[in-house]
Amino acid sequence: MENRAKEVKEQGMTVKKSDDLSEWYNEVVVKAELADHSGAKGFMFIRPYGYAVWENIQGILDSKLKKLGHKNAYSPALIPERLLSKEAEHVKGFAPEAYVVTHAGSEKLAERYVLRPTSETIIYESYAKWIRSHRQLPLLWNFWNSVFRAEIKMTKLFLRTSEFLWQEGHTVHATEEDCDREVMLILDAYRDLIENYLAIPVVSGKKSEREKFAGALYTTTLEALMPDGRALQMGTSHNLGQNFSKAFSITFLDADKQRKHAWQASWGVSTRMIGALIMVHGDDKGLILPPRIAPVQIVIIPILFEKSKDAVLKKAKEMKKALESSFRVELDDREDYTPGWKFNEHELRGVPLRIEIGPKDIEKNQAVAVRRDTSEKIVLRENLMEKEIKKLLEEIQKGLYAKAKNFLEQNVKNASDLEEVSKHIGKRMVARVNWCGDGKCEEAVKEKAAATLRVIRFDETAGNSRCFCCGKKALHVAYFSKAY
RNA sequence: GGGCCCGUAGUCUAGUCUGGCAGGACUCCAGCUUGGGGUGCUGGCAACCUGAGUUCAAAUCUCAGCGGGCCCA
Repeated sequence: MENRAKEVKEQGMTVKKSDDLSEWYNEVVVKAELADHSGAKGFMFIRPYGYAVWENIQGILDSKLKKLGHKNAYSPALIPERLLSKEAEHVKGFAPEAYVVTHAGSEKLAERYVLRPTSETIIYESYAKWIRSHRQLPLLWNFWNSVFRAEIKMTKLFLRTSEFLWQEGHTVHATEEDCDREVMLILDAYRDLIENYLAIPVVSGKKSEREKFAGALYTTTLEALMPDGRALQMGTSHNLGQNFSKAFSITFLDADKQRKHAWQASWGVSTRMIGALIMVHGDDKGLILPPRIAPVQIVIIPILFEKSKDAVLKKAKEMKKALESSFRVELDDREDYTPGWKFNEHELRGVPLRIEIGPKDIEKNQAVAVRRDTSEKIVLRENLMEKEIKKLLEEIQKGLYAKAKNFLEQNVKNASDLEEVSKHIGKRMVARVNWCGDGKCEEAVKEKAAATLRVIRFDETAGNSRCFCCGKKALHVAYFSKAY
């Protein structure tokens, strides 16, 4: 008996989240059928269930961006190498991990191409051709595509693969102020997506000079905290200043008849967010998906007995029909699996709410709902079902966010000197410091604690304090941690 | 960039040290049975990562490659 239980268990989750986060993560991604490794080394196959999560994220962000006036377009996957090299910092940042295309069939190409690691250069080459007048600005375009960054040694599904899906926005503005405004508008849209839909709290602010996007004036970021105390960058929004418009000659005639270099912003979020989603919310039973982005919000499981089978199935189908206009519902009426088996499977897949319907429930005009996040059982009265489910899903959504927010707050600790920073990092926490802004102090943390500056807050001030490292006047509040 | 571990059916694994018919469990398929937390029975399909070397004989030893995982920078 004991043996059997053990064998059976091995089909589901075998690693506890708290025992080995990394192994647990691999197991969830593969067993929940989100994604898998493919025949191409370092490249992942996103399976339908994982892709459905991405489609939901896409849908939410896409409509948000369109409401803010953005349009979607598509640019080529191959970039002539000479274009990539046009902006000096940019090429330094991306060339080392670029795939290079040298042949067409067996013909050697006259010019080498790189598979886009990001599309600034190829897009701006065309922008330079099209942009003539201030009347065309701001130009607000967004691109849904995939990018390639060679990851040979360490790959991790969703978090670090040689190709990933994302959107990259590339906007052009007449003035610095308008460009700044766009950067912040997007950062705020990202925050809404991540906090209110993915239920992941973030710390937002600026990147330091050494951590900013290659070629940008400054980079803003949203950082989330993973259960192992490492930060994960959820999205970035860059003010590129006039660096690229000068390199690519993007100019326009302004109302004052002066020819000017344009100001540019670029910004992106990727399938990495799915990796964060898994780590932040999941538990020992597997994935937990926030209702707002779950491909299946409710799974109905009929409890079938020989005598009552037909009646129960009929009821379950009616229920599905009644609910599917308001929710994403799945009826699991497979007869070759027991209810218990199905419970485990849908828990592993992170379905937020399960509804069980059996003969006893039919007699009482009710159904039993079970929350994925708390395992709490709730009896649903038939006549109020839709209303109660709506309430439950909202509670789950809020509960997941609150739990993650609490974890974040518990794991950010103030540090007043380098020693203390190192101590916090060693305990898998984020160190919050007052900082003078000098890269040398940032470097000191890297050497002593192997942690990097994740974010400089713009809504917290250092007041009259001293830098944690050099003791000079502090200008910023900065967060240090290890990172994904 | 440096180091470590691992590749046996769809999955997990025994066998590797000490070379000699590759065994089990789950999945899957056919059928019966069962069903409120991973049902039981019967039968069936199915594997040594690739290549070279050593050997009468290689999953096992050696080398190279490919793939996966982990740690450190």
